[in-house]
Amino acid sequence: MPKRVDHTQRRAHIADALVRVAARDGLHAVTLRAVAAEAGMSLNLVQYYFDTKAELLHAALLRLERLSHERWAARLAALDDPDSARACLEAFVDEALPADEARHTFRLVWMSYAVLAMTDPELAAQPFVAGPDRLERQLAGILTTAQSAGEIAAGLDPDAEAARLLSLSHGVGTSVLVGQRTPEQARDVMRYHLARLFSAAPAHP
Amino acid sequence: MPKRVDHTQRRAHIADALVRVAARDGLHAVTLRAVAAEAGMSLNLVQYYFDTKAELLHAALLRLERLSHERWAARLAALDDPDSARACLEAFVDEALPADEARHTFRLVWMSYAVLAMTDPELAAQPFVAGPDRLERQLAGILTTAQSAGEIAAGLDPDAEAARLLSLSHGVGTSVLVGQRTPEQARDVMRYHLARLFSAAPAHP
DNA sequence: GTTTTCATAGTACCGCTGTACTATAAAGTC
DNA sequence: GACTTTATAGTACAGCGGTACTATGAAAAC
Repeated sequence: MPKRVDHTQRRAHIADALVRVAARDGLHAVTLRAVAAEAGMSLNLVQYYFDTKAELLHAALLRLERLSHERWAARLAALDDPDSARACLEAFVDEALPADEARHTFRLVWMSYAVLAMTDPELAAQPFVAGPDRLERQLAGILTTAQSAGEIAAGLDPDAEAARLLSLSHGVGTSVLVGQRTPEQARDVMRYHLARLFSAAPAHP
Repeated sequence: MPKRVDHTQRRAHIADALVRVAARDGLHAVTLRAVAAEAGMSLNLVQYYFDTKAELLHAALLRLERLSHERWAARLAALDDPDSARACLEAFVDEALPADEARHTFRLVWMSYAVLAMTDPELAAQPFVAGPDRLERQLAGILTTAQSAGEIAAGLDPDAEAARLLSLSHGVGTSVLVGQRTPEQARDVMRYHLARLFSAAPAHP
């Protein structure tokens, strides 16, 4: 039976299984045996593809980030009017909210990892800074362009607005995850924010 | 040696030890033995005061919430001008940011619990809704009053603004915990938000 | 065709964790 | 003073977790 298999694909399969377990039962329930069962293989195989649990956790985190980044890029690319800051930001807000299973899973598992990283220096804190940082710079760029185009008020600080957008979407997303808000209520808060952001523009030239 | 001791105080002492362990090593590192060591007592004693680990975790969460609530109430009570919405909100923002150890610990441990509760239905999700809900209503009340007094623009929605404030402070706080922002940068973002909130007021009567 | 490599499986070990059972000495009760 | 309660300690146990060691059949290499 043993044919030559694609290790990269196998590792991705296992990482996906880990993410499913973490999303369903929590990151604390992620054990090699649980991941193996979820992936439909034996414990030995998981260990065959990942030398250690830490390595598996790391790989799954990287994959999670990459998939999320790709979803966001695809969302941007599919925009009717890629030059409209409002459309871009609405896409961002929509993508950031845990409204469907994929986004819910991403937020939940990402937060689980983030909480781990807060006390565990082994778990590279880098992804939790680099990922949001990149997003924030991207948002700042969009806002700067929008400001030049008069879409938002000249008095606003694009960097601060980007930080506000990112942090707000994160906080609102969390409130959904803990059950304080429904996804719809969260969306309303974000829409309100965007409305204030754009309505604050004084008559532009 | 066995004198009569105050059980309530003993339980608080143990709960505090748990919070310290969770803040230092992560909630996953909270074991009965670790808590006992941190509290300076034997494993047996911890079990004597808490029948089960779940009960201890629950008690620690309740205590954490209560202490935070009391800090916030004390902060409000100490305000020079309790009627100034701006002063109230600045106190809120300051209290919400993980700028010193107590607030850092609170945010970190609270988030650890919240992440647990996202997948574990046993761990009552109630505190994660009730606490923020109460705060949000309080903020909404302050904002409504402020609007009547002309401190903020009439066109604003106090409920939405309260949700925005709470979620933003939460998101910014998280960004500090993961190391994306310094507490100072976080404070700047929140100050910017407050500035926008109050500056957006058209000349009031 | 032999030998090596690869994908898979079985099993065992050690440490840690929550929990339970038992013991004991001091304090309170009568 | 006899007896009960209470705060503390010791120890044991069963389960689970990561990891390591060994085996095996099939493909690939030569």
